[in-house]
Amino acid sequence: MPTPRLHTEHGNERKQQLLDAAERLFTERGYGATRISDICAAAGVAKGLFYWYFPTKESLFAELVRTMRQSLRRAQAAAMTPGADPVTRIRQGAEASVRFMAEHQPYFALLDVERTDDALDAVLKEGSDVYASDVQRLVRAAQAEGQVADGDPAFYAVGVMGAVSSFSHAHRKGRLRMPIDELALLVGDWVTQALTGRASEPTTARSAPPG
Amino acid sequence: MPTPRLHTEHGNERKQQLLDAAERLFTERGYGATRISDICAAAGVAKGLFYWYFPTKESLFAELVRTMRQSLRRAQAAAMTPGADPVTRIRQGAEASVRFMAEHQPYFALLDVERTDDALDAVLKEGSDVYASDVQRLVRAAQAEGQVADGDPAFYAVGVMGAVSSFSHAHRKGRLRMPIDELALLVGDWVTQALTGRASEPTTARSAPPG
Amino acid sequence: MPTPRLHTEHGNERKQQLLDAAERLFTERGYGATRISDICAAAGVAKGLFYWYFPTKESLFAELVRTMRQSLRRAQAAAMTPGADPVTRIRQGAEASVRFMAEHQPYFALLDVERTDDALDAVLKEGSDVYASDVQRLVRAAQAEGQVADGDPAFYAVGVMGAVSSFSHAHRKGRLRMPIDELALLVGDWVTQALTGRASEPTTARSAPPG
Amino acid sequence: MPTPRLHTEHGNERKQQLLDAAERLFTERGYGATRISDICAAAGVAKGLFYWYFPTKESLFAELVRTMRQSLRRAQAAAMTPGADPVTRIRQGAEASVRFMAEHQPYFALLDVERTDDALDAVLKEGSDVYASDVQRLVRAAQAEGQVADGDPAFYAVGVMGAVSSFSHAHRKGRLRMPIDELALLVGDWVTQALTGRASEPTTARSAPPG
DNA sequence: TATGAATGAGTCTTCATTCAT
DNA sequence: AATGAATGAAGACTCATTCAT
Repeated sequence: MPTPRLHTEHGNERKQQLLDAAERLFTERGYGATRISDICAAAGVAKGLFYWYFPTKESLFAELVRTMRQSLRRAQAAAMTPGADPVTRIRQGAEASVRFMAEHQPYFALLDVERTDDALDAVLKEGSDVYASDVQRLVRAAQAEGQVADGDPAFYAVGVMGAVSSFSHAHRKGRLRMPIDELALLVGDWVTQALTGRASEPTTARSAPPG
Repeated sequence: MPTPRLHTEHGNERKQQLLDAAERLFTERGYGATRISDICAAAGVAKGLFYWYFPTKESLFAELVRTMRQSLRRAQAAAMTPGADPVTRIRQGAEASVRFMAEHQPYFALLDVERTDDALDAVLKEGSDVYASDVQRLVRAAQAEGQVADGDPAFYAVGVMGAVSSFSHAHRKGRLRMPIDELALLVGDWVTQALTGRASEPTTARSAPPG
Repeated sequence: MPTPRLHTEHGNERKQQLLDAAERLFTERGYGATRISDICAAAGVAKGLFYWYFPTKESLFAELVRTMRQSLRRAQAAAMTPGADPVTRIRQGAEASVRFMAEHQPYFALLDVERTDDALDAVLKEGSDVYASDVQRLVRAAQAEGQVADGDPAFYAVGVMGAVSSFSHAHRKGRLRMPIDELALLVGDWVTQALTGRASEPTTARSAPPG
Repeated sequence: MPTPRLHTEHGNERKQQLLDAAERLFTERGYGATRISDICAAAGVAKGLFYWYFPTKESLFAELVRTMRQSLRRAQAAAMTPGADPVTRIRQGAEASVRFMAEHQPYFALLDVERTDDALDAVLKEGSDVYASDVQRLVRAAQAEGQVADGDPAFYAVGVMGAVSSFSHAHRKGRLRMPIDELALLVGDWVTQALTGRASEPTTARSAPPG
């Protein structure tokens, strides 16, 4: 009963304040180490108010994840040239993902939650499935054109998504010191080559031509 | 300071019982969700005994991770043919890693711990660095022979390790339904192709020739 | 950090309930033997609420000690006639202390805490120093007037305070069966005589004249 | 059943080792803060052996207290000149007590245990009663001779014992910086004067004659 | 809407004591 | 006598969640 969740202008602002505060704290200290009271303090509201906007801590997390994922998908979609061939589009999506993740590091903090918490894991999985099926569709198209070897498209999807996420993660943790644009191109290369066995033209101009 | 110091054989057995129980529970429910009392109950000992063998929950975790990592490294080392060319060796290591991870799923549970705690994070990082430098060395050798394009070896190392871990993770989570041997080969292909742009001969005989 | 900060009047009442309950229990069973849960039960609140008002058990103790000490000092100050000669004032202070302690037996329970913990010890010492310097000042004045023999004023201060506390303690423990008013006068005599070698006029009328 | 407490030579040595270790640790950290395992470690024996010699931690404490008290009584007895007048003998006993306590500081650590623990308090009280009755007897004799004013002898006994213990305690805690011999004389003065209202000849030669 | 207060199950950890050998 | 291992009852403290106002 405690959460009628009204939607006046002001109400939405308040909710957003909580989301923002949570995003920042999750990024800084992780989900588990962030207390609801911390979030409220950071948002400048009383602890009790939290439950007016969110039924549980987990639900705020889920909302945060969903929001970011939508942005990510938009970024991916915007990067993929409509008519282009499938592999190029996969590459474009991967590059855009890397860039997005570098700019929205919070996204990672979210992904870093303990993956063994079933409920949280479900929230996380929920979205990657969407992207996964995108990639799978493109892989299938590429296979039809002979660009990618036969094999379970799911396998290739995992490879692409895993690469994006591994490289981004390493970059975030400081294990990969290079400009994000360079990283994006290299990841594009890596993915393309892994998929097709051939180097491909990068999506955007390389600062220094490979020549 | 409970003065652990194992004295008898029996003491070591007990310690192992606790480690085993913990490994199982960490795998099933995750590190955070596993209580010390659960571990003791599973091992069939009183709660207080835990502290005879380990000063903290964290220390048991660290010991578990180190042990598994040693096994993983042994598996990798055993798989890499001494005289073989660098890329082949990388591939061999990757395949062995995939196999190892499939057999020792608990390893993942450990890696899935939320990286919030600095101490745990250090334990976790500690080992991946070892493997990373291995791979980097091999990449450098491969670059010297012209098999791998120039570029930061760290980048390639991240790519290899990320692939191993992404594919293994997906397999564990049931998103990749195929025999582990097939998966290992495919990962080998993926990595090789990503590194060199060329398909390579698999390490072990393929069950069904790609024909 | 549970963010105590009392806001409402009601909050202060609750805090006082906890202080009262703790005072009683500390008196009855001692600091070490009193559990936080006991205090909460006695105050009729849930265990968790304790930490809303006090960060630790120790901090409640410190607050209790400081409060009582302020009362004691007030009692002492009120008893000392402003213009009177130093020895008389010391005597007056001692008598007032004895009376205060008899009425506020809890004060003893607090002082009986084992002086092991540095933090607690500091809290305890903190206040006796104030009174000690009071007495020392008066002793110095008395020495200037030739009423008290020369010698380290600190010595006399210890003597006075020790007497007050020893007699009070014995009274509390039932080893001294007499009305508190009589005890106060006797302690006044004892202290005066020890300081000056002469009997003095008591501060207040003696019930039965010594005649 | 676990404590037949045999008494071979060796057995007694072992027991003494434990007592010595405990005495030292109680002095350093207090009773409550000393663990049985600490005592055993300090004595160089296994924890289990403790219970061969003592049924409980408390019983060791009691034994320690009793032993020290016997020494104290011996020191007091030795200091009191057999034929001397009562007040002199009280003074002699007080001086000897102060000296003893300075040399055997552990005694204090024992007295510092939380006085609200009934069992420990009983152990402590047990002995002071003996001394108290000694002093009371002497006070009565002094009253008979007109040296001490009429009044409850118990009151005076408390005064004497309290003085000894307060001054000794202050000295131990560093609040009274003076040679122990000087302190003993001053305490003798203090007590004598408090009892009789007259200064008395000190028991031992004063370094600097009072002039 | 908003707040401060209240709840209580859950967690790690300590330590005197006991036991098997 | 002696040891190392084992026990388990406590106890302090955390924190998501609920409630009265």
